[in-house]
Amino acid sequence: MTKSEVDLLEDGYRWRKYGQKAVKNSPYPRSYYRCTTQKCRVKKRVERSFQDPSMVITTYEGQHKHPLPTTVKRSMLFPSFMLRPSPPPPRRRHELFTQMPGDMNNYQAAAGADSLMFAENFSPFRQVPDNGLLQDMVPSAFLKHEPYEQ
DNA sequence: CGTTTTTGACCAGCGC
DNA sequence: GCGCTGGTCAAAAACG
Repeated sequence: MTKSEVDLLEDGYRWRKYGQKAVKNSPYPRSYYRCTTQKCRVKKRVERSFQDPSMVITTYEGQHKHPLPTTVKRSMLFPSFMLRPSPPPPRRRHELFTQMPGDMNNYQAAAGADSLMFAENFSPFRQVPDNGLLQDMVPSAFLKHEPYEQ
């Protein structure tokens, strides 16, 4: 839970919104984001507190294992056709994708040694007081090993 | 021109 | 089984 006026909490990652629904209790909608990095299936749900409009509940699902693309243009990283398979047949949903290897909980191939060098050079969102303390900007997913379930 | 957002439809799960 | 709810898809629009 974070106290913020805006829904867009810059956490260093690039997100693409894939849905938005209105929840029953709250008059505010809930947005669903997904990490735009190729192999990253990390999802993010941003809701807003009913009583505190200045409070947003951001729920992360999964862990990033790739560098933080703070200012990186993901446009050139992945061709559009890789992410956007144009669907001519009107009737094919995610059934096609159900046969994907179920490595959702143990993907570790994407993280190279060069992954962390991003975190050392950039401190995009959290203003570190002085120096050191860079680990503060590293998302807890990097350090912890929790399964992030709810 | 490519990519992200928007938006309604769609689907699975749960309660009745 | 039906209806509600939450979560996702996908086409088109919007954005740079």
